[in-house]
Amino acid sequence: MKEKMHSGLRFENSTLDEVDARILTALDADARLPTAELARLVGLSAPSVAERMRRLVNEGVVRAYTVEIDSKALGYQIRAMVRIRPLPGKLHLVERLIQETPQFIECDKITGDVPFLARLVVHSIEEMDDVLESLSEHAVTSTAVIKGTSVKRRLPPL
Amino acid sequence: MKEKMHSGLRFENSTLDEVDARILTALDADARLPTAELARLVGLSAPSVAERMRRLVNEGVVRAYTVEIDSKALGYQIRAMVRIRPLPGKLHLVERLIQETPQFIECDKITGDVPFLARLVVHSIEEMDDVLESLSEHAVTSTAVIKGTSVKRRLPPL
DNA sequence: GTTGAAAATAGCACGAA
DNA sequence: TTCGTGCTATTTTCAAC
Repeated sequence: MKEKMHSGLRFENSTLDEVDARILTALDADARLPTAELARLVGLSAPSVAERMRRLVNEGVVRAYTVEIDSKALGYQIRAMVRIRPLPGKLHLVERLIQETPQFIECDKITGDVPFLARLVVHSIEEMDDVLESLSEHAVTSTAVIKGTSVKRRLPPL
Repeated sequence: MKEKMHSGLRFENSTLDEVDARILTALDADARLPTAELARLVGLSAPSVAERMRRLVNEGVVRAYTVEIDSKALGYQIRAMVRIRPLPGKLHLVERLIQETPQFIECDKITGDVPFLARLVVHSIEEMDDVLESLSEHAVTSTAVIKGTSVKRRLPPL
């Protein structure tokens, strides 16, 4: 517990300096960059960079090093955003159903009259219909097929 | 150009076997796993695994090795999904505005009466208002604040 | 934050199934 | 083709500063 409990608003302790920002930017582009190469990029020694990376993970800034998959390349021809409004009393049941349906690869709980917004990947219209059908008894859904991407996932401003 | 131009429907060439699936699953959990350790996990030699990783990248299955950032840890207290409907004739202008607003860290083009669905991160309500205000002249927006996550980003079924 | 030495790893050529 | 082995260069890690 080395948080500074000073005056007022303080929500996180991560004061990213320029070097951290450059490390994160580089890792965002290629998370498998060798630490040694990262070190050359930012002009520090490898142990320093390794230490910073550990710090960023411990602080929770870096939640994970992961892989970005192209679902189309796996045969999932269709991606869609599905808004899901459970029928009265079925909120938790529906949430469980979403979680247990692997074609939902992401689902946020949101404010407003529609509690869930989920990302769906399917091989075909038929599969999409199957998935939505499996919810139809417990929820009203509204589906928007993804036609393309305007902004590819990117880092927030650092 | 070694694509097989055979008969009909063929959208991808990636026939993932069990080993590929396990490699992807492991890399999804930690993209910085050393190839040698991955090799031990899947029971192959390191060069074989390295070769498979190259293949997965070349086939487009792996779009990138990247980093998952916790925007809250960076001080972005609020995340929201924003549905954006440009006013007549302003579709391209609005798309450009979205792209040039770094607080939009993701934006899909979708079917339906609302062309854009964007993910927004901001430090405060005031900042959120600023961003939405900057669009208000050219588009109608509808914002749902993200209260939590039901399904964390995960791999599609392999 | 740096340096330097030891251990682990990555990349490459080559041969085997 | 796909995988394994042996080699060398590079990287990682840990210590001491």
